[in-house]
Amino acid sequence: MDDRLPELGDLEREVMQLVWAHGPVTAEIVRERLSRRLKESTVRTVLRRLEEKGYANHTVDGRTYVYQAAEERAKVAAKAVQRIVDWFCNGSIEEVLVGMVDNAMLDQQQLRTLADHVAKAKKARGVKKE
Amino acid sequence: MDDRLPELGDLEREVMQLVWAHGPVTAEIVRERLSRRLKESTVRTVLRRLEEKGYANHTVDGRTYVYQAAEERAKVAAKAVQRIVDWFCNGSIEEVLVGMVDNAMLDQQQLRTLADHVAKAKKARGVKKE
DNA sequence: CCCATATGCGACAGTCTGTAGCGTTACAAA
DNA sequence: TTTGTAACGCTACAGACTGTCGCATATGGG
Repeated sequence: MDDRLPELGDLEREVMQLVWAHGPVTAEIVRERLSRRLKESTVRTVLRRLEEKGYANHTVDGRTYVYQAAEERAKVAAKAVQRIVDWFCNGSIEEVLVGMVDNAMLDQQQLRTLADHVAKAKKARGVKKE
Repeated sequence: MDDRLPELGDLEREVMQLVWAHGPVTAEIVRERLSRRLKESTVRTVLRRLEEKGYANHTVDGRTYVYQAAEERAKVAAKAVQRIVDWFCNGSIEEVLVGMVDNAMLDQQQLRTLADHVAKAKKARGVKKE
């Protein structure tokens, strides 16, 4: 259940962004959309590694591999954040949040939205816990 | 203003934890508290790199270097989170938070504390932000 | 049956990290 | 002042991880 996904390099991350953004894609599609102009084999290697690392899956369509994200972007991001929190703050989310607030990383709007979600989650938890 | 601190390896992170936890420390002190038993020169190298990377500072006491964190732990954590958010969510904090909530990464207590801080920050912002 | 094409594998250089040996320098005592 | 000791930085080196490919191979369509 733990599945701590390995970290990604810059290119790998860019590719994952594309996969998340454009849904199921082929190596060729990714290659086209990529900022840097790379050889197809390079793109395929990255895609394969992404799969090895557990970030993506592939299905076969004819003789073409179609890749898609194995986990939602938000979920992966959340885990990454969780890891940060564990590393730096002994799991104390508040500490991180305070830090972000102190650094003015959240604007009024974001704070509002955040408060919203928290309230909703709190209610969901409180009322009926799975 | 950007100062994106480089990422840290496992040992580097452990050392920084000690620096944050035990305030100003010498290489020797760090060495003692460390989980692994390492040579002093190893510890010194790590400390030096930490300083090069901008995570720590040192002052000289006699002929001994005393290291201390260059930035608060919460601040560094916050930046790390910010980076994650930028990478995976186009800067949308909410998306990450939603992800964490969906994954039940926050318990009731944490949600409460979080809500508290958010409320406080919102007020501080709204009224008058210096 | 043969060709074009998509695939995986193996490789290689560059960088980062963990780990440490060593020569140098600076107090402090003799 | 000379010398021993302790703290320092420098350089090194092997082991990952990443970015980038070339190449041999397999497979579907004509």
